[in-house]
Amino acid sequence: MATRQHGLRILARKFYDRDPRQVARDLLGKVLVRRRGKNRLKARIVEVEAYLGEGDAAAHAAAGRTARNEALFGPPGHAYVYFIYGNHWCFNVSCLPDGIAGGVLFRALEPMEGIDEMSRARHLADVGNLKVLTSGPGRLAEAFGITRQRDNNKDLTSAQSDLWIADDGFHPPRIVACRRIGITKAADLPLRYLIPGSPFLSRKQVGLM
DNA sequence: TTATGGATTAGCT
DNA sequence: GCTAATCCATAAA
Repeated sequence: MATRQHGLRILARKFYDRDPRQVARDLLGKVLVRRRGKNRLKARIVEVEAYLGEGDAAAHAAAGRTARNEALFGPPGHAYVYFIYGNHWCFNVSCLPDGIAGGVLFRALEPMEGIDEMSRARHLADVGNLKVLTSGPGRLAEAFGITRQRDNNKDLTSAQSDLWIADDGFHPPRIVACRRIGITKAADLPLRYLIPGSPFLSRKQVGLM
């Protein structure tokens, strides 16, 4: 029996217990939900990237298990949050069984609910500017108040959690796979997945497949 | 112990 | 289009 919250079906652990490439694809169109007291933030996933295990030179898991990337090696459906370029948090969900590394990076969302609160979290003067709210990994983490201290290794499959991912019945009309952004190693693999035409993508699609 | 570079963003030219 | 900002994990010494 799937867990439901306000008509949203929370994705169960088995959803994440698969190859990150498959999970990434299937995450497109799903909804990221953050509960903050009586308020709620909701946004649809429009762009993600798959990061594989120790064979993927671009993955944080490439060098093996460390304190930093522990969440990637743990059980599926948990948050992996890391700090980058001295400024930004990036949010991932772990895939594959306990002991095997893999994850999906959230790169862009389409805001649905809690716009005012997201704008405040992003320190934006113009509340109407939805495009810069959650289009980019650092931006969406800031909008959702995601930090390592607060969310790393958090279970995203529980209704008790304040952060989870749900299916609201939406299915993307199309999905495109292309090259990942901002990496130098293993840069040619088509592991970036997006909903083509979405105004909320972090960048235009480069190359394609 | 020191050096290097990164799964980025905002602001300026 | 270009680059500074700014921290931390990892590599090198």
